[in-house]
Amino acid sequence: MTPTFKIILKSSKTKARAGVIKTPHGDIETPAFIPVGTNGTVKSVSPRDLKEMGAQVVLANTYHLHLRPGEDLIKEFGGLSKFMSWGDPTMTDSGGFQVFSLGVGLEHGVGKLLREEEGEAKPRLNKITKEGVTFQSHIDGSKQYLSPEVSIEIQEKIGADLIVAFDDLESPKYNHEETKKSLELTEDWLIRSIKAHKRKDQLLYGVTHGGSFKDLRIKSAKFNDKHFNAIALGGAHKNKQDMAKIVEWTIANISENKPRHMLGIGEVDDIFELIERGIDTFDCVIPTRIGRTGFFFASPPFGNIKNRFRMDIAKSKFAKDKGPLADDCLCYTCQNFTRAYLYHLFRSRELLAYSLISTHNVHFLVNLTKQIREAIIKDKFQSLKKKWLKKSKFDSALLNVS
RNA sequence: UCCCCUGUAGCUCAAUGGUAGAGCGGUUCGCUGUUAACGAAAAGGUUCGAGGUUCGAGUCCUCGCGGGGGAG
Repeated sequence: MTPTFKIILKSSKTKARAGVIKTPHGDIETPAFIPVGTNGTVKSVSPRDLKEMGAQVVLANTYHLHLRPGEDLIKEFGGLSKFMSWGDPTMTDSGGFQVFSLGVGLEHGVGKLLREEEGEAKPRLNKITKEGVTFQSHIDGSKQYLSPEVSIEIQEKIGADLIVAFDDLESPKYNHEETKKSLELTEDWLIRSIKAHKRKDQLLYGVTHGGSFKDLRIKSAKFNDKHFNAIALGGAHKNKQDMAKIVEWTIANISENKPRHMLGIGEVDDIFELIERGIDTFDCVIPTRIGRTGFFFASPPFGNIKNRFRMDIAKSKFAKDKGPLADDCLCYTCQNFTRAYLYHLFRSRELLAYSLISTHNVHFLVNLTKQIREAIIKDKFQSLKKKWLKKSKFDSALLNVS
């Protein structure tokens, strides 16, 4: 079957909508948060736990799986979903992000979102030509090659339900001219991706670019809408305000009936702000990455805009805390473990710490988007958003010490 | 009782007689299509004590004190 997207209900006062993406491996109810499992695993979270928390789809990475274990092996095992014993829908990113993160990202010492402090500039691990990208493998240094044709061929063998066209990601430090040049390369690669794509049981997402420049963003949106049935919003931006505007410019120039995926975004406020502007799905490494570095998500009133809904389990104030990570959380971690125990595990660098905290964090975002979906259906999106994003009197966690 | 070794950051240890450092820990900060069980910063010292030699002592000498080992 060819994957389809259907809007179930639209919010009356915003661009938010509830929908469903039907795929050969099952349905995805949107809005949805898609956990990232780069190497065919959501780091330290088992598929069993993912199912239990209600995750519907996992996003893996073409570049990483190509390097190891190789797409042919995955195909031999029946495709990614089966190989990783997940069974449900999967998505693959094209490797386009690695064109950036192993290229100009290293060179500029930046991420796709400009930060206050730039990182150290390092030599790039790849080289871009109009034809494609030559990589030096970050695993063994071997020479690798990725192009629209190669990326699509790999993604067809990996066999995810949702796949992404190969793109060139601009640096957030690029000026208009440099961004325009990158966008032109992306557009060429998008067309080549479409031509290379043969499997009709996979939904191919285009990717919009154009940095923070309105004219380029609109141009890219129109281009993608003309050529694709599903649209991913990609590229770089300077800050959250920028990102919100970019989404507005883009959404205003693409068809309503196409699913819109926000690539690599997923902080709590972003999810509210962008669903409000018409985004359907998100993928983001945030819950697992910050989980492994000791941060757990907290809901209001303890989690708020100011602390970005995250707290550090490694703080000594949690050493004797008898409460769960989050009081109202139904995840396996919160139902069974205290902050004091997780504090101990994390300080001891015990592997279970990473797993339990990541499980909580992924559950948190999956559940948040699910709540938002229900609110949209009841036409109560705005009140839910207000409840979460209002400024709270609580700046730090209330402790559960007794 | 004698002999040998030893004493430097919270811990384990560096430092030709020439500006006292590292790792770990603790503290703080960061992480948005994963090069990431990661990265960054700041803090932390009467070098066991008292004398002495020297332009200059963590380092050499003397005497204490603490720790380890050996002999009797």
